[in-house]
Order: sequence, then C-alpha cells, then structure tokens
Amino acid sequence: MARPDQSEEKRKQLLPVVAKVFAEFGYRRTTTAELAKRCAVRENILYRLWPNKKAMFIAAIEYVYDLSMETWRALLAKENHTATTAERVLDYEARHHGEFGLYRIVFAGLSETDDPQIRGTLKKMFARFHSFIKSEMKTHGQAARREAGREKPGDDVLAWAIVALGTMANITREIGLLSNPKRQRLISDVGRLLLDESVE
Amino acid sequence: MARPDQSEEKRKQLLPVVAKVFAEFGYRRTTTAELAKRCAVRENILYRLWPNKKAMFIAAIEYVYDLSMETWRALLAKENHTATTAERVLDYEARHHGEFGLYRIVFAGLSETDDPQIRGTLKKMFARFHSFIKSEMKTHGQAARREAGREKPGDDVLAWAIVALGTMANITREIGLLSNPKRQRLISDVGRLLLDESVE
DNA sequence: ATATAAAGTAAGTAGATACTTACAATACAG
DNA sequence: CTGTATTGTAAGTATCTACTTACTTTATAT
Repeated sequence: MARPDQSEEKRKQLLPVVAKVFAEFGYRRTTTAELAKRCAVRENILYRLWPNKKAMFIAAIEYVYDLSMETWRALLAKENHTATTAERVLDYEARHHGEFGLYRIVFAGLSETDDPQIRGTLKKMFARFHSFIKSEMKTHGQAARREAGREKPGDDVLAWAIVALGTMANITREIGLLSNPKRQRLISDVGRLLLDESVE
Repeated sequence: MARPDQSEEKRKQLLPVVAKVFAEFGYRRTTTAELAKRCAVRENILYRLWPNKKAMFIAAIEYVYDLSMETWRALLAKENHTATTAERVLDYEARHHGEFGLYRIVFAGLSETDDPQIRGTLKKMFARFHSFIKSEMKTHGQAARREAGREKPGDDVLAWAIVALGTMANITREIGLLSNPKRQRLISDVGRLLLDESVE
C-alpha cells in the first residue's frame, strides 16, 4: 500500500548521536532543538521516534550501557591464558575509562533520580553491572591461587578507594539499590579491609 | 548614616535552606522562584546576596561540605580508645549516609562539570576529603597492628566495591582530579586486591 | 499509474524561568 | 528629627524550550 515503516532503523541510526549529546550536556541542558540539529533532522521527527525527551534519555542510557557490555563480552571471548576474565575487564576499564560517555550519562541520570523511570533504568543498569562482575569474580577465584604477587596499592590510592566506597554507597542509596545493612557492610567491612591494607 | 549592612548574616541564615532545595531538585530543576519561596523572601533579595544562581549553588556545595567535615571533626575529637579515628569515621558514614544531602548536590554538580567554577569547587572538595582520609589512615595504621580480626566481606559486597572503584575513577576523570596512571592504579591495584580477597 | 502512508519542512505556542526595575518601608547615624 | 542606605514588595521582561500543527514531498505496494 505505502512506504514501509522504518522507525526502528531510524531509531538505531540516531541513538548514538542522541547519546553523545546527552553525554555532553547532561539531561536538562540538552535541548530537543540541539538533539535535532546534531541528528540533522527536525524536532518533530525525533518526536515520532520517541514520545518525549525523557524517553530519548532513557534510550540513551540503555544504548550506552549495552555498548559497554558488548565491549566487555568481546574482551572476555578472547582467549588469554595469562589473565582471568575479571583481570582483563579491570585492565581494560583502567585503560579505556568512559570512552562511551557512560558515566556522564549516569551522572546526568543521578540528578534526575526523583523520576521513577530514570531511577529504575539506572537501578537496573547498576544491578546488571554488579552481577556481571560478581559472576566473573568466581572465574578469577579459581585462577588466583596459582598466580600470587600483585602490585601493592599505596596509601594515596587506598584513600581514593575509600572515597569511592562512600560515593558508591550514596549512589546506591539515592537510587534505592542496596538495603541499609548491605550499604553499611560495604563501607565498614571493605573500608576496614582497605585501612588494614595500608599498614601491612 | 544609615542601616548597617547585614548581608553576611542573611547569607548564613538562608544558606541551609538554599542547600536543601538544591539537594532536593538538583541544579537545573531548582528555580530561583522556588528558592525564594522556601527562603520566604522575594527573588531579588537572593540576587542581592549572590550575583546569580550559579553562585548560590556553589555556596551550597561548600556549605554542605563544611557541615560534613564539622561533623567528622567532632567525631574525631571524642575520646574513644577502642577504635581509631579512621574507624570511627567509617562507622559514622556507614550509619548516617548523606544526611546533609551532600551527595545529591555532588551528583547535581557532576552534571554541570563543563562549568569551570562548578568543576573547580567539586575538585577542591574531593581533594580535601581525600587528604583528610589519608591523614587519618596513618593514625589507624598504628593501632591496627594491636587489634586484628575484622569482618570478612562477602563476594556480593566485594563486587559492589569494584563497581565503586569504576564509578569513582570516572568521577575523578570527569572533574580532572586524578592523572591517568593514578586512575589506572586505583582500578587495577585495588581491584586486584579485592578480587583476590574474594577467594582466600 | 496511483492511492496511501511515511518522511520531511516550517512555523508556532504555551509555559517556564533567570534576572531586572521601580518603588515603598524601615532603621539607624548624625 | 531627618537624610540616607538598607530591606522589602510587586510586577515585568526577554529568552528559552518541550512539544504541536498544518502542510508538502516521497516512496512503494498494488
């Protein structure tokens, strides 16, 4: 009868651009006009693909998360007998920090946590990230016994790790991700572990 | 000649209210109209105390940070021979998470990191926070030898700690706080430490 | 070819919102 | 008392921005 609907393809095509703009400007400061301009379409075309700006943002969070996960999975698929998968992910993250702008979008989302949809998306994302890491820790565990001898972190780095715990604890509180007792354990047990590490 | 200028007192009086509103709504979503309403004054009075909205926000970050530090210092001043100062701060943080809304304001700030003033304020704040922790770690070090036996964190908690490292690393990148190599060490050295902890 | 729905263009609108202005009331130094 | 600077009131303005509407063009299935 008429032209076939290519909305899905168009969405896939524009999403990387949309995500990039949100990563650059955050949520509030990103205007639909700017989104349209960078996508080289008119605003109403964006509104045919997504119901509103919030939906565009949520799509961006998910896109950028999927992209990160894809990279990690590809890393893990590579055969490498000198390092566990968990180690490989750590090495990769240490070198390629935030190249997809994941965290800029996460921070933008954290400023919008009173929106239940955005909070829910972040929550799901962090939970999946965490369970991914946890499952990889098991693989690491089996190999770790064989290979001892790691770099000892200095006090400076350990102190940053403690700041990290405090910050993460607040993120999980903000998005309702961890229960109070689990958050307390995160700070006090791991914190104590790091404190003790600083003297041995 | 005329009435003495009481701007300084008024600023001090309104700042807690201003900080609370920013913590509730983030930066962009906080309107000057709402600020004025909650302060029970008219907008132009706020504009006599601060040149613009951004200045109000920066003042709020500093206020809330000072308040946290004050609480910690008070904690440390208390004599307590069963725990090191570092341990007391950890215990306190574990229990009283973000009661001053510090982190909500920090997240709001992280969405505005392309503003050099806001980025600078955050940077200074995190740096001071870190050096405070680092200096307390030394005190802890001397006491830790005497008292062994801490709670062993489970894999679940350790995995969250690794997520925390990744998140913190991105925060420090975002605000230009840590050099690339130091960030890499944060993730790989402490990450490895935590991974190995999960099996022993 | 042509009916039909999708893709694109252009302009507009209603509501926010950061910041201003003009003016009245008040308190204090002299 | 009184001139003066501060404090408070009230209204406004210029700009921005999420979202819409009305319309034209284009591609495709029959």
